Amino acid sequence: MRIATWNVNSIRTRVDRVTDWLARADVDVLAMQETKCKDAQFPTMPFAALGYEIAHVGHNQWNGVAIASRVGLEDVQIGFDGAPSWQDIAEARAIGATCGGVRVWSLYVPNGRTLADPHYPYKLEWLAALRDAASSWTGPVALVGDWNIAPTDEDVWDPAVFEGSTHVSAPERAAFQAVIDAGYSDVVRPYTPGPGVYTYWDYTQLRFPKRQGMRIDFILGSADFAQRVTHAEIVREERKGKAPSDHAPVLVELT
DNA sequence: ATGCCTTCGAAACGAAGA
Repeated sequence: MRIATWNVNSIRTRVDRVTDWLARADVDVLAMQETKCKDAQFPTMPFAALGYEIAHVGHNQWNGVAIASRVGLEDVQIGFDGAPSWQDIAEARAIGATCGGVRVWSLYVPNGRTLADPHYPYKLEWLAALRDAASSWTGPVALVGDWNIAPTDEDVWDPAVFEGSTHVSAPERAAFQAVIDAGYSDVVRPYTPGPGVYTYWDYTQLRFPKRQGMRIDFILGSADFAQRVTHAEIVREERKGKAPSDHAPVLVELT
Protein backbone atom coordinates (compact mmCIF):
# COMPACT_ATOMS: atom_id res chain seq x y z
CA MET A 1 0.00 0.00 0.00
CA ARG A 2 1.25 3.46 -0.93
CA ILE A 3 0.35 6.42 1.29
CA ALA A 4 1.25 10.04 0.59
CA THR A 5 0.77 13.51 2.01
CA TRP A 6 0.74 16.79 0.10
CA ASN A 7 0.03 20.38 1.02
CA VAL A 8 -1.71 21.22 -2.26
CA ASN A 9 -2.22 24.97 -1.66
CA SER A 10 -5.77 25.08 -3.06
CA ILE A 11 -7.30 21.89 -4.43
CA ARG A 12 -9.45 23.80 -6.90
CA THR A 13 -6.38 25.34 -8.52
CA ARG A 14 -4.34 22.14 -8.32
CA VAL A 15 -6.84 19.32 -8.94
CA ASP A 16 -5.46 18.37 -12.36
CA ARG A 17 -1.89 18.22 -11.11
CA VAL A 18 -2.94 16.25 -8.04
CA THR A 19 -5.02 13.64 -9.83
CA ASP A 20 -2.43 13.29 -12.62
CA TRP A 21 0.19 12.51 -10.02
CA LEU A 22 -2.07 10.13 -8.09
CA ALA A 23 -2.56 8.02 -11.17
CA ARG A 24 1.09 8.18 -12.23
CA ALA A 25 2.46 7.41 -8.76
CA ASP A 26 0.01 4.58 -8.04
CA VAL A 27 -0.99 6.14 -4.72
CA ASP A 28 -3.65 4.38 -2.63
CA VAL A 29 -4.19 7.03 0.04
CA LEU A 30 -3.42 10.75 -0.25
CA ALA A 31 -3.72 13.14 2.67
CA MET A 32 -4.06 16.74 1.54
CA GLN A 33 -3.65 20.02 3.39
CA GLU A 34 -4.57 23.60 2.56
CA THR A 35 -7.43 22.64 0.30
CA LYS A 36 -8.65 26.23 0.77
CA CYS A 37 -12.31 25.51 0.09
CA LYS A 38 -15.62 24.61 1.69
CA ASP A 39 -16.82 21.01 1.57
CA ALA A 40 -19.31 21.74 -1.20
CA GLN A 41 -16.55 23.28 -3.33
CA PHE A 42 -14.21 20.27 -3.18
CA PRO A 43 -13.77 18.77 -6.68
CA THR A 44 -14.64 15.16 -5.85
CA MET A 45 -15.46 14.08 -9.42
CA PRO A 46 -11.91 13.85 -10.82
CA PHE A 47 -10.97 11.75 -7.79
CA ALA A 48 -14.04 9.52 -8.13
CA ALA A 49 -13.18 8.94 -11.78
CA LEU A 50 -9.91 7.37 -10.60
CA GLY A 51 -11.65 5.30 -7.92
CA TYR A 52 -10.94 7.49 -4.89
CA GLU A 53 -13.38 8.35 -2.13
CA ILE A 54 -12.92 11.70 -0.39
CA ALA A 55 -13.25 12.84 3.21
CA HIS A 56 -12.82 16.59 3.55
CA VAL A 57 -13.35 19.37 6.05
CA GLY A 58 -13.13 23.02 5.07
CA HIS A 59 -15.03 26.00 6.39
CA ASN A 60 -13.73 28.87 4.24
CA GLN A 61 -10.75 29.90 2.10
CA TRP A 62 -8.25 29.07 4.83
CA ASN A 63 -6.87 25.70 5.92
CA GLY A 64 -8.91 22.67 4.87
CA VAL A 65 -7.74 19.02 5.07
CA ALA A 66 -8.77 15.92 3.15
CA ILE A 67 -8.06 12.25 2.63
CA ALA A 68 -8.50 10.53 -0.74
CA SER A 69 -8.52 6.74 -0.63
CA ARG A 70 -9.07 3.89 -3.06
CA VAL A 71 -8.68 1.24 -0.33
CA GLY A 72 -11.64 2.22 1.83
CA LEU A 73 -12.45 5.26 3.94
CA GLU A 74 -14.03 4.37 7.27
CA ASP A 75 -14.66 5.98 10.66
CA VAL A 76 -14.02 9.52 9.46
CA GLN A 77 -13.33 11.91 12.32
CA ILE A 78 -13.12 15.67 11.93
CA GLY A 79 -10.64 17.13 14.40
CA PHE A 80 -9.14 15.32 17.37
CA ASP A 81 -10.30 15.41 20.98
CA GLY A 82 -8.97 18.42 22.85
CA ALA A 83 -7.91 20.44 19.82
CA PRO A 84 -7.93 24.15 20.71
CA SER A 85 -9.94 26.72 18.78
CA TRP A 86 -8.59 29.86 17.12
CA GLN A 87 -10.58 32.96 18.08
CA ASP A 88 -13.46 30.73 19.19
CA ILE A 89 -13.56 28.86 15.88
CA ALA A 90 -12.63 25.19 15.43
CA GLU A 91 -10.44 25.33 12.34
CA ALA A 92 -10.24 22.68 9.60
CA ARG A 93 -6.79 21.34 10.43
CA ALA A 94 -7.25 17.63 11.14
CA ILE A 95 -9.22 14.77 9.66
CA GLY A 96 -8.79 11.07 10.36
CA ALA A 97 -9.98 7.97 8.54
CA THR A 98 -9.20 4.26 8.42
CA CYS A 99 -7.96 3.28 4.98
CA GLY A 100 -7.01 -0.30 4.21
CA GLY A 101 -6.60 -1.00 7.91
CA VAL A 102 -4.36 2.03 8.57
CA ARG A 103 -5.54 4.96 10.65
CA VAL A 104 -4.50 8.03 8.65
CA TRP A 105 -4.58 11.58 10.06
CA SER A 106 -4.21 14.47 7.63
CA LEU A 107 -2.82 17.38 9.66
CA TYR A 108 -2.24 21.04 8.97
CA VAL A 109 -0.40 22.42 11.98
CA PRO A 110 -1.00 26.14 12.67
CA ASN A 111 1.72 28.40 11.24
CA GLY A 112 2.42 30.49 14.33
CA ARG A 113 3.12 33.60 12.22
CA THR A 114 5.61 35.25 14.60
CA LEU A 115 6.91 34.40 18.06
CA ALA A 116 4.96 37.38 19.45
CA ASP A 117 1.68 36.55 17.70
CA PRO A 118 -1.22 34.86 19.54
CA HIS A 119 -1.08 32.31 16.73
CA TYR A 120 2.21 31.03 18.18
CA PRO A 121 0.88 29.83 21.57
CA TYR A 122 -2.13 28.47 19.67
CA LYS A 123 0.29 26.41 17.57
CA LEU A 124 1.98 25.02 20.68
CA GLU A 125 -1.35 24.23 22.36
CA TRP A 126 -2.59 22.54 19.19
CA LEU A 127 0.53 20.34 19.05
CA ALA A 128 0.28 19.46 22.75
CA ALA A 129 -3.35 18.45 22.29
CA LEU A 130 -2.38 16.33 19.28
CA ARG A 131 0.32 14.63 21.33
CA ASP A 132 -2.18 13.90 24.10
CA ALA A 133 -4.76 12.50 21.69
CA ALA A 134 -2.25 10.49 19.65
CA SER A 135 -0.80 8.93 22.81
CA SER A 136 -3.94 6.82 23.17
CA TRP A 137 -4.20 5.71 19.54
CA THR A 138 -3.25 2.11 18.84
CA GLY A 139 -2.44 -0.08 15.86
CA PRO A 140 -1.00 1.16 12.58
CA VAL A 141 -1.40 4.95 12.78
CA ALA A 142 0.09 7.59 10.49
CA LEU A 143 0.24 11.27 11.47
CA VAL A 144 0.91 12.96 8.16
CA GLY A 145 0.88 16.45 6.81
CA ASP A 146 2.32 19.92 7.00
CA TRP A 147 3.78 20.25 10.49
CA ASN A 148 5.13 23.77 9.97
CA ILE A 149 8.20 22.83 12.01
CA ALA A 150 11.78 22.26 10.88
CA PRO A 151 12.96 19.84 13.57
CA THR A 152 16.70 20.54 13.19
CA ASP A 153 18.89 23.26 11.73
CA GLU A 154 19.66 20.88 8.87
CA ASP A 155 16.01 21.15 7.85
CA VAL A 156 16.24 24.77 6.67
CA TRP A 157 18.48 26.05 3.89
CA ASP A 158 20.10 28.70 6.11
CA PRO A 159 19.50 28.66 9.87
CA ALA A 160 20.68 32.27 10.13
CA VAL A 161 17.78 33.42 7.96
CA PHE A 162 15.27 31.80 10.31
CA GLU A 163 16.74 32.99 13.58
CA GLY A 164 13.96 34.52 15.67
CA SER A 165 11.27 33.10 13.38
CA THR A 166 8.65 30.47 13.90
CA HIS A 167 9.17 26.90 12.61
CA VAL A 168 12.62 26.59 14.20
CA SER A 169 12.08 27.77 17.80
CA ALA A 170 12.96 25.49 20.69
CA PRO A 171 9.34 25.19 21.95
CA GLU A 172 8.13 24.16 18.49
CA ARG A 173 10.90 21.60 18.16
CA ALA A 174 10.10 20.29 21.65
CA ALA A 175 6.42 19.98 20.72
CA PHE A 176 7.38 17.96 17.64
CA GLN A 177 9.72 15.78 19.68
CA ALA A 178 6.91 15.19 22.20
CA VAL A 179 4.85 13.53 19.46
CA ILE A 180 7.81 11.32 18.62
CA ASP A 181 8.24 10.50 22.32
CA ALA A 182 4.57 9.49 22.38
CA GLY A 183 5.44 6.57 20.13
CA TYR A 184 5.72 7.93 16.58
CA SER A 185 8.72 8.08 14.27
CA ASP A 186 9.69 9.85 11.07
CA VAL A 187 9.51 6.95 8.63
CA VAL A 188 10.72 8.99 5.65
CA ARG A 189 14.06 10.30 6.88
CA PRO A 190 15.86 6.92 6.76
CA TYR A 191 15.14 6.85 3.02
CA THR A 192 15.82 10.55 2.37
CA PRO A 193 18.92 11.52 4.37
CA GLY A 194 20.11 15.12 4.44
CA PRO A 195 21.50 17.61 4.37
CA GLY A 196 19.74 19.74 1.78
CA VAL A 197 16.61 17.57 1.64
CA TYR A 198 13.41 19.61 1.81
CA THR A 199 9.66 19.37 1.23
CA TYR A 200 8.80 23.07 0.86
CA TRP A 201 10.30 25.92 -1.16
CA ASP A 202 8.98 29.49 -1.04
CA TYR A 203 7.54 30.76 -4.29
CA THR A 204 9.66 33.91 -4.08
CA GLN A 205 13.31 34.54 -4.91
CA LEU A 206 13.99 31.42 -6.95
CA ARG A 207 14.05 29.33 -3.79
CA PHE A 208 13.34 26.06 -5.59
CA PRO A 209 15.93 26.26 -8.38
CA LYS A 210 18.42 27.47 -5.79
CA ARG A 211 17.55 24.47 -3.62
CA GLN A 212 16.71 26.74 -0.69
CA GLY A 213 13.88 25.01 1.13
CA MET A 214 12.57 23.65 4.41
CA ARG A 215 11.73 20.12 5.57
CA ILE A 216 8.38 20.63 7.27
CA ASP A 217 6.10 17.90 5.84
CA PHE A 218 6.31 14.60 7.67
CA ILE A 219 4.90 11.11 7.87
CA LEU A 220 5.13 9.99 11.49
CA GLY A 221 4.17 6.37 12.05
CA SER A 222 3.25 4.39 15.14
CA ALA A 223 5.42 1.32 15.77
CA ASP A 224 2.87 -0.91 14.04
CA PHE A 225 2.98 1.40 11.02
CA ALA A 226 6.72 2.03 10.97
CA GLN A 227 7.66 -1.64 10.92
CA ARG A 228 5.75 -2.10 7.67
CA VAL A 229 7.48 0.70 5.74
CA THR A 230 9.59 -0.60 2.84
CA HIS A 231 10.24 2.63 0.92
CA ALA A 232 9.81 6.39 1.18
CA GLU A 233 10.52 9.43 -0.96
CA ILE A 234 10.01 13.17 -1.32
CA VAL A 235 8.70 13.73 -4.82
CA ARG A 236 10.43 17.01 -5.65
CA GLU A 237 9.62 16.57 -9.35
CA GLU A 238 6.10 17.72 -8.43
CA ARG A 239 7.46 21.10 -7.31
CA LYS A 240 8.52 21.76 -10.92
CA GLY A 241 6.60 22.94 -13.94
CA LYS A 242 3.47 24.98 -14.42
CA ALA A 243 1.49 26.16 -11.38
CA PRO A 244 2.98 23.86 -8.73
CA SER A 245 2.15 23.84 -5.05
CA ASP A 246 4.96 25.27 -2.95
CA HIS A 247 5.16 21.85 -1.21
CA ALA A 248 6.21 18.50 -2.69
CA PRO A 249 4.35 15.25 -1.96
CA VAL A 250 5.87 12.83 0.53
CA LEU A 251 5.24 9.14 -0.11
CA VAL A 252 5.70 5.86 1.77
CA GLU A 253 5.16 2.27 0.74
CA LEU A 254 3.98 -0.37 3.22
CA THR A 255 3.89 -4.14 3.07
C1' DA B 1 17.29 22.50 -16.73
C1' DT B 2 14.59 24.15 -11.53
C1' DG B 3 13.18 30.28 -13.21
C1' DC B 4 12.27 35.71 -10.11
C1' DC B 5 5.07 34.45 -5.58
C1' DT B 6 0.40 32.60 -5.14
C1' DT B 7 -4.15 31.92 -3.17
C1' DC B 8 -8.71 33.45 -1.82
C1' DG B 9 -12.78 36.64 -1.47
C1' DA B 10 -14.01 40.88 -1.95
C1' DA B 11 -13.16 44.60 -4.25
C1' DA B 12 -9.86 46.09 -8.39
C1' DC B 13 -6.44 45.40 -2.70
C1' DG B 14 -5.28 42.90 1.50
C1' DA B 15 -4.54 38.89 4.46
C1' DA B 16 -2.09 34.77 4.78
C1' DG B 17 1.45 31.71 3.87
C1' DA B 18 6.54 30.00 6.38
